[in-house]
Amino acid sequence: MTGIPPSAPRAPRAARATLVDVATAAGTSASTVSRVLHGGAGVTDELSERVRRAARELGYSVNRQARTLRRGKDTAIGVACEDFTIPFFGRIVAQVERAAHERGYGVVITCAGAGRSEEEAVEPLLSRSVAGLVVATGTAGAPEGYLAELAAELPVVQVDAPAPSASSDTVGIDNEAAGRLLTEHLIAHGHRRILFVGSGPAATTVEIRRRGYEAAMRAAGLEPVSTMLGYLPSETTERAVAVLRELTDPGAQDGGITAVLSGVARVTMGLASAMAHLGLRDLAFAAIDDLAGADAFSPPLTVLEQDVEAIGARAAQLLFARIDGDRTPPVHEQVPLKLIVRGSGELPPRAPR
Amino acid sequence: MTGIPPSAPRAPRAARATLVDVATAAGTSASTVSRVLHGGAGVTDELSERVRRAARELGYSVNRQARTLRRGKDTAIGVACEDFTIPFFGRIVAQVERAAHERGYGVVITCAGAGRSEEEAVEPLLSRSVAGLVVATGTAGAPEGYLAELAAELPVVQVDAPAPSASSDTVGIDNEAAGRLLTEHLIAHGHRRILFVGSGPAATTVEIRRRGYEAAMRAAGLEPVSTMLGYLPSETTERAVAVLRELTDPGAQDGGITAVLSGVARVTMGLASAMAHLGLRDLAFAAIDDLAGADAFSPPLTVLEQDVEAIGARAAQLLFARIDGDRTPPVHEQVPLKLIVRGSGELPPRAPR
DNA sequence: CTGAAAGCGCTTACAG
DNA sequence: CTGAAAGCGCTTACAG
Repeated sequence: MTGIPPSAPRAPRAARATLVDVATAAGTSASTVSRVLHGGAGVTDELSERVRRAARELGYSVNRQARTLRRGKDTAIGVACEDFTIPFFGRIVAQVERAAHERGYGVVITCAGAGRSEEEAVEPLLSRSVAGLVVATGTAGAPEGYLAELAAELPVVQVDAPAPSASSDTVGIDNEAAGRLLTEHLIAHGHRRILFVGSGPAATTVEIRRRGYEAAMRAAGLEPVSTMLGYLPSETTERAVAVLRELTDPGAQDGGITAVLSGVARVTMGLASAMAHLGLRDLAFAAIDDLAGADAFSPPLTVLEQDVEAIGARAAQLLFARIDGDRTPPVHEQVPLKLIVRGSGELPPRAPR
Repeated sequence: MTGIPPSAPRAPRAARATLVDVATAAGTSASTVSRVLHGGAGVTDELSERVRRAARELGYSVNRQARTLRRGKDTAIGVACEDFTIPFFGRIVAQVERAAHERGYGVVITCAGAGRSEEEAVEPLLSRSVAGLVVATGTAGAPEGYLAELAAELPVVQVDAPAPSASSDTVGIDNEAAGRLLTEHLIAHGHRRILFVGSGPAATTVEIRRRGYEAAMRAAGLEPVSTMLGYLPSETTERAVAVLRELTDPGAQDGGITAVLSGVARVTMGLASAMAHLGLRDLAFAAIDDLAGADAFSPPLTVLEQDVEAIGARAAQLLFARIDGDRTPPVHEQVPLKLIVRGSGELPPRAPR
């Protein structure tokens, strides 16, 4: 037994080959190597070949820091998300990462939720000179906010933004329509007392969905009733239980609801747990945003699904177009919504109260 | 109406202040500014204050590329995950990001699944000189593999690794015990025909859980039966329906199973959907890994939960210890498991067949 | 306590 | 077609 473990972690790192190493090995200059490795315009085939071989043999790959320092712009983009534990954001990240990888770009992430300000979240990305930013914070997009200022300086694409921005591209769904359509669906199936559930006032996107719900309710001559469960997953279920216990009681103020409309995936889960806990098997349940496993819920969950992959892919596409120099005015795109009616067909029809 | 939109995206970026700008403004040299901004050992209070004020006024923040180029090591770490759309990985990422942010480190991500080789996934991180790597690929850790080689060069912590590594720290659960414990739980409740469901042979971690299942079955004199549903979410449910339809048929070969044990979250969802679809309400259902919303499933899901947040936080902690110079031999930590029996109490007891 | 100078690895005009 | 040289912004011995 020796005092030195066979392979202790973090042995001195084998030095990476540099451009000069390659140049020396190929018997030429760094300038030429650099040219060859960038499309090689105007270099002899023979020399070019020698350089390539040397690079291969030395396992050369560019040092991005040096390149970025010289060029002023990193081949990396930043992604700011509200919360990576929510699948919506993971799906966005996955798509953006794929697009970036295809183009040889790195992806630096930062979390913009958890009481961190947008500025605090984004600074680390800026100090790395990222070439652009995908922002998916759910609360962003205040016209006068930090992001607008930032977007004047480098390409920014907002995902799930509450409103079209004057300074950056946005991709998302029509949140107002989402709230309206799902509400109309429930009304068409005979529901008259429908509860809208959101997370909190800071979730601007969800609040817009609520406006759609309220418009649809009023258009049908019905009284909107809504509640908010907050942002903390740990508290959501508990609060949902209390709310549902009260509002499903026919005797209570605003009571006797027959359908629940969840405005965002984050609260859908808590509602589902609460309904299972309370055994509310014939309360109709509909939600904006799909949820993995929702078809196994009891009661089954009807959803207005957004194509998150399409949103993520499109956001990346727009960002890279801007990075490549596109300076046309900002675009604001909405992806289509898809109503998925789950369970044994339709929501259980209920007599109007 | 003018031809130029009021705020076209990507206006020429306002130049960031440099160290020299700060030095000039403060009437001193770059060396001094650098010293002040790094703890300021041995600089006059007065000069130090002047520098700080200048830095503040110019909105100075360090250019990481330049720093990294000079120092040779980035203040960033890399995270390689199998699939960001799976909440497990999102939760790991969130914890690692938090720890990194606290230390002023950036987080560069890369996806190692989707047919991308580990090498291809990790190269972009290496070319950015990351200071260390958290690897959570579920299939990693082959002793002779690329990762082992990599770990000899820079700190690597493996999450959810199938086996202790000689060259890097690992954090995860005891997969063999997980399979065994949950199986014993089902056996204790009277089940004798229990099906284990995995994803595929490449998911080494899941295969180890299966070994635990088989050991427990054999120890009880029972015959193990297992199946694999593959890696594609789109196909999982369909395959689960076919498998369950056959194996719950008392007449079939290996048929008449009374309990299903899911080896990994990725297939749990498909199984839940299939069971809902087939109306298999009294099939007992247990899974390794918890799943959001699982308490709303029908039938409810008993799970052996791993503390993913603890795993992520610990992985980050170990990584930064290595980055800070810790060269003690690799550690292999296991976080505790927690059995959560869901539903109206226990799994439905069944008569042995 | 402070500053001038070198150099990290690369790209890019500029000469030749 | 090729190379020498400058310089991106920073840190760090090295002088003073």
